[in-house]
Amino acid sequence: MTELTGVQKQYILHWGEMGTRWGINRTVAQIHALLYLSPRALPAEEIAETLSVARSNVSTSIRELETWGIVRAVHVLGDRREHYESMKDVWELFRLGIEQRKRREIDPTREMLRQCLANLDPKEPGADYTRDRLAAMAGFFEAVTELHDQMKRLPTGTVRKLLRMGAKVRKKAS
Amino acid sequence: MTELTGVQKQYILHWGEMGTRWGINRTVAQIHALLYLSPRALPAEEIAETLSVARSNVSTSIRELETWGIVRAVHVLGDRREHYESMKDVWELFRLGIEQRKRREIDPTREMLRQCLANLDPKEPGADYTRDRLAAMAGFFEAVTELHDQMKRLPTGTVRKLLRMGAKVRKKAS
DNA sequence: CTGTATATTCAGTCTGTACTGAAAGTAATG
DNA sequence: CATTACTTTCAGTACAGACTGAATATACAG
Repeated sequence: MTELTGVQKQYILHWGEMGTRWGINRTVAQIHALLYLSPRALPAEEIAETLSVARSNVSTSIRELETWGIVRAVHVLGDRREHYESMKDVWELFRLGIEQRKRREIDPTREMLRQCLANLDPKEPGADYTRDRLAAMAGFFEAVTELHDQMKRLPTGTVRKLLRMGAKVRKKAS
Repeated sequence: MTELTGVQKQYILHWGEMGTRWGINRTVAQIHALLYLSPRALPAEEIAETLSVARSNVSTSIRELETWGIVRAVHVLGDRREHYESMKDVWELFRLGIEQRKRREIDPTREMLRQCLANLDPKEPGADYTRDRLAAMAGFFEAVTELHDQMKRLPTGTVRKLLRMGAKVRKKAS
């Protein structure tokens, strides 16, 4: 096991903190940071030692990262252990992260809003007002979903290019 | 104080849960949901009763919402109490929310990445690899910042329109 | 089939954040 | 300026989720 360099520590710690703010477990985020910086796949044991967390904690965290599709197990010749590596394409990384959140947060909220609008009793006091508010919120979530669908279909790299184009257009217009 | 209707309860509870997943305090999110649905500004006392939380808890939570700029205190003639109302423009609501997160998460991360790249000792083992990874991540955050800056300058409503346009283009192209 | 290496599960514990209620603070009214 | 109405602060407590380590399961090697 290799000791972490100062820069690696800095990155991993920061990433862990950011994770917590995004509702991502600190250890999960740290493990991801470690794997992202690592040029080779690492066995769970080594991850546990490097980050000073329990082996079992690594097991659980890795599984979470695997379900998101941003970490996968690979095998090394002559080694029985699973070695884990992170996806390195940053854009794809975030695309997958966003995908997860959409499924867990946006979609259920859209559903809830639909339910609410369906359940609304027009005889209730203030039903019209409530409907307006719910409809406005629902409209937003539909738009976000639409945007997400569009981005999803663009090949990787296109978003990046569009962004650069947009930047130029903005500069000219101003 | 008016009792909540079924739909209101459903919305407020769901919003509270969503909040927690986004690192937003459940009570804060519920209060926002309540105010969003309310056609009139509500005094803290009434909020506390309606949501069954301590008056002091409402005080703290409201303050948080105020600092984000999505809730403000208004006065009602003949009433000494502060009444609170939520911003109702959903797009503006999320714009402000995103602004907060950017300031608290994106900006510090950009700074950290810059620091890391500056601190990198080329003599360290694997420094080149580390630099590549950090640079890729930094590039992403720069792009996100760029995107945010662009959106910020567009008048409200334009984003909505662009989105609809994009949807049409996608349909034609497919 | 036995022993060993590795991975996962889970009950209990720890930790940080949220929440409460009492106390202190502020401001309006008569 | 005393009283009342309202708001904020804060010390202590409650609670949810994270973490550990021991027990259990799985898989490979000889």
